[in-house]
Amino acid sequence: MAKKAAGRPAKYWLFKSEADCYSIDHLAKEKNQTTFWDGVRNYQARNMLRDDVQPGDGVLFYHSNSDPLAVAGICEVVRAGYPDHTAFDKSAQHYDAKSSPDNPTWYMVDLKLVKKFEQQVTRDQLKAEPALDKMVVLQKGSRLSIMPVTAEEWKTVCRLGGVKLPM
DNA sequence: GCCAACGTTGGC
DNA sequence: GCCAACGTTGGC
Repeated sequence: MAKKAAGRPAKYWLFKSEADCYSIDHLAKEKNQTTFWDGVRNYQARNMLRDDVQPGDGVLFYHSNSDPLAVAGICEVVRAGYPDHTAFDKSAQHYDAKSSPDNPTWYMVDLKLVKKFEQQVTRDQLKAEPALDKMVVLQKGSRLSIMPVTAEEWKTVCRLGGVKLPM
């Protein structure tokens, strides 16, 4: 467990990834099971990565555009927001000419895998849970790839995933 | 600064 | 594959 961010209790987030593109199994194979979360190109999500997401925060790893749609496990933020260098790389998929090292537009954080759920928690399960009916990811039209999660929602999803009060 | 057109996301 | 929702672009 990384040390907590100074000055505030842990917050919780949901990070979306297309399972075809980068799934929790990819993360599990990374060195130290840690990766940088690059490619976010949306200002609202950027603001959260840059300003709000802190080491020690909990992250639900959600598979979008996959079958099944599901929370696959939980991660921990191990590095706070810093410039997304893939935006500077012309050969990268998410290259952005408007972002420069001197004045970066886009940010990323580092994530470490905490636990892949034995049984992933499907979107249908989430929807069936009254405690989660306000969860941002379940709201119609919510397309952000980074979303806030309440402590209650975090606990509920962890319980559904068979993880006992991990953090 | 408005808003129509367009592109993308992502659940279904 | 469809389409609703949303973000961005660009003409005016």
